[in-house]
Parts: sequence; structure tokens; C-alpha cells
Amino acid sequence: MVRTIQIALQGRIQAILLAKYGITLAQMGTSQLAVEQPPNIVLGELALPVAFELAKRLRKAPRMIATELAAELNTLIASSPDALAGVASVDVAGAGYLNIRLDRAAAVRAIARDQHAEIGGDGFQLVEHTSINPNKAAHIGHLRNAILGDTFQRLLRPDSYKRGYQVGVQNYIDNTGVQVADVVVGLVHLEGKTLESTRALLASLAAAGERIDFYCWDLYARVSQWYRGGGLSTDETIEEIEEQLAIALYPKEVRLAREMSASILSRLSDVQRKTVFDEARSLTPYERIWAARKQLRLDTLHALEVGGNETAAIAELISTAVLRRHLETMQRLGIEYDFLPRESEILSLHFWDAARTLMLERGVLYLETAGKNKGCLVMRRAGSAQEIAVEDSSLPYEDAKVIVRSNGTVTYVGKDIAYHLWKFGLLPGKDFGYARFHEYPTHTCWISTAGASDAAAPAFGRADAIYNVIDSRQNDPQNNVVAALRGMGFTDAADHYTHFSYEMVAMTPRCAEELGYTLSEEDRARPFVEVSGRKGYGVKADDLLDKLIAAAQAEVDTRHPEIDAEERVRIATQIAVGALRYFMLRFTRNTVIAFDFKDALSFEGETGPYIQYAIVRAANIFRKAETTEEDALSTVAGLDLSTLASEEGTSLWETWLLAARLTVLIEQAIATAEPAHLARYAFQLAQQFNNFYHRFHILTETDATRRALLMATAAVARREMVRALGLLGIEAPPVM
RNA sequence: GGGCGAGUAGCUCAACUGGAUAGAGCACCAGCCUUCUAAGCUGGUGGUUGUGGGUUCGAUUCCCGCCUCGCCCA
Repeated sequence: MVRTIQIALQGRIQAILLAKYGITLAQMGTSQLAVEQPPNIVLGELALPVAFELAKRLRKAPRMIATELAAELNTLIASSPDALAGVASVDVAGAGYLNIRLDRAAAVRAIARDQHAEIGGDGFQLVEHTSINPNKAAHIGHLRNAILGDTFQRLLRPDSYKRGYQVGVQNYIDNTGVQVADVVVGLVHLEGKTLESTRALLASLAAAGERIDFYCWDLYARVSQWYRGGGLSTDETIEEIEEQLAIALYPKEVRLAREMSASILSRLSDVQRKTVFDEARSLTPYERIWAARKQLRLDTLHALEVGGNETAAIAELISTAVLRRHLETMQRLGIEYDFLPRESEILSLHFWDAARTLMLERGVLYLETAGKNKGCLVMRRAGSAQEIAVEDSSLPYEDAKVIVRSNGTVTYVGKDIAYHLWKFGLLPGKDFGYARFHEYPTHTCWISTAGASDAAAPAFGRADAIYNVIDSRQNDPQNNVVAALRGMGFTDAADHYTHFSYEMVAMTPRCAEELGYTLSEEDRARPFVEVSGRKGYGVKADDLLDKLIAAAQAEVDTRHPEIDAEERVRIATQIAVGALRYFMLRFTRNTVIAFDFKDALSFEGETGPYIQYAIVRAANIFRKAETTEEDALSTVAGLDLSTLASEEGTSLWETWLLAARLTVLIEQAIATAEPAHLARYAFQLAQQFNNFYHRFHILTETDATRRALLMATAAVARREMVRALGLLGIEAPPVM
């Protein structure tokens, strides 16, 4: 409702500026006139500082310009009531503010009828989020990503409140990357597993009700330690070093040896054994083993990329199992996906080949013939379109970004460019195959396949705009992809490419120590410690959610012993999810969150449960009054609203006004890609409601007109709180 | 060394992208439950917005220098 009036005002004032002063918005260097809120409601409901902006250009005092504009607007309101529907008057305040007073009664009636500006438009919007390496359990950093992405997706998507946009949600799966390779190294070389015994492991974990992603969490940390020489000491015997070397160099023989309970060295051929012995003596033990383990890692990674071997099969098995766990974890938070494009298909369907051809054609990519990058296909670093498009050999070599190394392997950025060309439908002749992967109650989640595509699958790779929820450490690579698109002449795509960047979730040193990690003196002095999968530092998503549910459940159990157990769990879960999602959303994106259990487990103050509680209180009023929100709102049409002008009426009016700002906040949250704005709004509205709730006692009110207005005020506050929370992915519990 | 980001109340964060008296939560202090649920409400304490300059009607916001911290790259 507020937004409708804002838009009308902006339009009228623009017309006046053009007619009276011959000034367009473009000349003012803006696309939209700023509309603010006066610091106090007595000054009006809306304010425009436009006169300040024009003062220099028109060589007039701001106050004089504001006076002229106010006169024009007031004349317009007097002559044609529909021109600025809802606006009562315009006046000038301060040094030149244009303050707008609304027709409170008319606005309240419109709000009660649920009139509001439409949000949405044409075009397919692709939101990519989560994208966790499928090699370990999701942690709090991944939660921030998924919650940000899912919330943003809800802002865009069509629903009962808004038209929205056509939206697709993707979760990119790097199933052939180094992180998956590391877990495979752990399974095969540290645990001596085969494809068969890996399958058996999955089965036994499932039977025991244990989680494979948790298992991999520990294994991944162990492997990372192992690469760095874990398990070794400098006083190891030569035999121990030889054994380590044998493990690193000859995985197949190691497995055989383990199956036979034989000595590893005894399984090696003479040649192999000689290699081990020689190498063990040629370098320091530490160096030799370290290098051998690193080589093993690269070999494993290579096996995954090539595919069609047992190592790749183990990777596929384990990464798919972990991926299923991630979907389960996210579903607990109400987060769902439409499509899971995988790295393995980007490789096997040769997306890169098509991209390389296109990039060469468009002159973005060229063969470096001299310097340190000789023999590489390189691209100019992020810069102007001209710089990238024009091959200028006078530029220093260091400025070029290597896309294909001289040994022929493609860098991560190269593959990412191919992938993003596909997203915009710009990769000629290439698309994923689509297979069903997971069924949600309302839709299917598809996964990429190199095999035949399911005819029922929707098309994903034709986005008009994309949003990549990726942490800020990827700023440079993301910029490179955009630069490549721009350099290729795909400026429209580049302009509609949003790197939805956010800062990491770290832990306070206290939190890390609570979890049992020992910190260095240096770390203990820092404001926060980074979550580290390699070190095994971190708070797992499922663990955190379990803790939150337990905490909420304890409260619900004491408050509502009369409710049956199943329902209490359901309510506790809603509260826990509300607390968690709100916690991740209340910070703006570029704030590093220093995670602490004390803050995250709080249900008081600026939290999700605070808002949920306000909703429950409002609902209780309707329940006890044996009426509904809808009935309360429908009475407004025939109500005497003259009291809205009084001091007491103003406080009620402020609740209506804030409630009617929802569309403004949604638009703002979309435009700035900042869900935190909406989260804060939801809290402010709940605060406003709690004030109202405390000041006015509705059920004991004897004056019928007054009671009806109070009831409607509670109804409108509840309606918009539920909507705002819904957009944040938070449900309103029936009781708390 | 280069690039990006941050520095605001004791602590954690906002400030509608340059606007009116810099606001919330937590913590602390003092009050409010036979009255729609106290996961709440009211009041109080708490600020040289890291620092020094500049731009203009106006700066937490934009520009430059410096100091701290974080991330990325070589």
C-alpha cells in the first residue's frame, strides 16, 4: 500500500519537474526519486528530499523549490482526487523537505482490503545456492549460504501474495573435485576400502542409523592431517617410512595385502620394492612421504575427472550418499532445490570444448607465445570490455588469467565460464541430461546425467538473470567469469549476473574451545576462528539444529504439557528453524558472523521466536474472541475511523502504516539482494505489535467501535508478520 | 607486495546507498504477571562513528593519507 503511493508520488513529481523546470531523472543522475520516512509521524508519513537535490541546478534555495513543488501537488490533489489517491496534503518542513500526509482513514480501509503494489515481472531467474562439496557434513557456513539463497528465492518466486518471477533453484555439485578426491584417498588408502567394501560401509552405517556425512567429516580431517605428514615423526624407523611410501605409491597392492592380512611390503614386486627402498633413502623421510601423499592425491583427482574406473565409482557412490544427506539436512529447514548440476557431467559432456571454441572465436582467449605463461591459453584479467576483447601483446604477462595450462588441463575458471554460458543459454549445442533424483511433496528435484534425458524435465539453462550465492572468497573468480561474458560481447548476460556475495561464518574462540578444539595463543586473541573442514573445526548443521530443537522442546514441554508429544516436537522444530534462519538472516551479507552458541540458541530479543511469539499472541486474541482475522478486517469498511487523527489513534495508525510497508521492503530486499532488510522489518513489526498489545487490552474493551478497530489492527499486524516470516522461510507455530 | 572488505554504545549488529535528534538486541540498574501467554512491556546508564585532511546546504555514508583486522591473489 505504501509502495503504491510512493510510485504514484514519484511519477507525479517527475512530471512536475519536467513541466516546470525541464529536468529529467537522468539529468539528476538517478533512476528513482528518493522517498524516506520523516523522523517523527507528526511531520507526515513520507518525505522527499528532492528539493535539496535540485537546489544547485536551479540556483534556488531548497525551501523555495519545495514550496513550489508542494503548491503544485496540493493543487493537483484539490483538482483531481484520484491523481494522488491516499495523499491528504503536502507541506514543506525543515530546510526543504517535502513532507506527505496520507489520508489515514482511506489508507486503513485499503490496507484492510489487502490492496498492495504488485511485485514481479517477466523472465526466468536462476538462483544457485548451497553448492557444498559432497565430501562431508554441512556446517554453519553452508547454512548461511543455503538460508540466504532460499530466502532470496522466496522473495522472487510467485506466491499467494505476489506475481513474482519464474524461478529455478540450482545446487551445484562439485563431485569430481579435490575435496571428494581427498575422502576417496581416505577410504582407499587409509582404510583400504574397495567399491564393494565402501558399499558395505554405507549399508552398515544406514543400518546403525549413523550419518555418512558425519563419518566423512572425520575421515576428511584425518586425510588432511595425513597429507601434512600426520602420523609421522622424525624418529620413525626406515621400515616405517618404507611402509608409508608403499601405501602412498601402490594402493592396489596395499589393498590386497590388507585383505590377506599380509605385510604390505611383501605384496610388492621386486621392482616396486626397490623403488620404495631407494626413495626412502634419497630424501628426508618427511619430504619423501609428504610428496608421495600429494602425488597420490593428484592421481586420485585425475582418476575422478577421467571417470570410468573404480576410484571414480567409489567417488560417485560416496558423493551421492553425502549429497542425499545434504538434501535431508536442508529439507529440515524448508530448503528445496529444482536441479543439481554436477561437475562430472560438465566434464563428460565436454561443456568446456564448446566454450573454448566460442571464446577463441570471440577473441577472449588467446595462446600466449612468450613469458611465464608460454603455451597457455590465457584471458585478460577483469577490466574494461575493450581490454579483454582486444589482444594486446604489450600488456604484461602477469595480467593474463590462465584458462588452459600448457599441459592442456583446464582451470577452474575455464570450466566455470562454460557452466555460466550454459546458464544463460549461450553454450551452443550443449545441455545436461536430466534425471529424477528426489521427490519433494510439491515438486521433483532433478540431477544432471550424461545418459538419456527424461522428457518430463523442465529447461534450466535459459536464464534471463542469475544469482550466485557464493562466499566472498570467490570474488575474484566470479569477476573473471563476468569479465569473460562481457568480453565475449554477452553484455546483457554480464549485466544480469549477480554474485550474491556473503562473508563466512567463523566461530568465536570461546565457541571453538567449547567444542573441544585446542587453540593457539594467537587464535585465542583473535575476534574469531575460521571453520575448517581440513582441521575438522566446525559446528555441523544437523548438530546445531538438534540442539536448537532440544532447547525449544524443553520450553514447549513446560509451557504446554497438555499438548500431545508429536505436536510438541513439531512446534519445537518450527521454533528452532525460526531461530536458526533468523539468526543467519539478521546480519547483512558482508558481515562476518562470529558464531556463538549463546547468541544462536537465544529465543529472546531480536530473534525469530520473538516474532513467532508475537504472532501467537495475536492469534490468541482471535481464538478467545471466537472470531477470525478476516472478519476483523472486513468490519473496517463500515467503521468510523475519525479517531485515527487523535494521539491514541496515531499510535494505532503507526501499526497500520508499518504493516503496509511490506512491499517496500520486499522490493528493497530484491534490489539490494539483501534479505537482512526484510528480517529486520519483521522484527520491527513484531516490536510494534508487542507495544500495541501491551497498551491496548482488546478483549475487555467495551466500546464496540473501538474494539473493532483494535481487533482489525491486531489482524493486520498478524497478517503481515506471517507473510514476512513466510518469505524468510519461517513458520508461525499455533501456540508457544 | 597487489586486490577486495571491515573498523559505529561494554558486547553483537543496524542506519532505507548523501538527509531531519546515529538506532536495535544482549549485558547492567529500577519497575510491571488474580487483566488477550512475562519467549513480553516501561524507564535508565551507555557515542569525539579508528584517525587526519578534503568535497557541500548537509558525511557513519563519497574522495585522499595513515593505523588496525580479515579474506583473496602472487
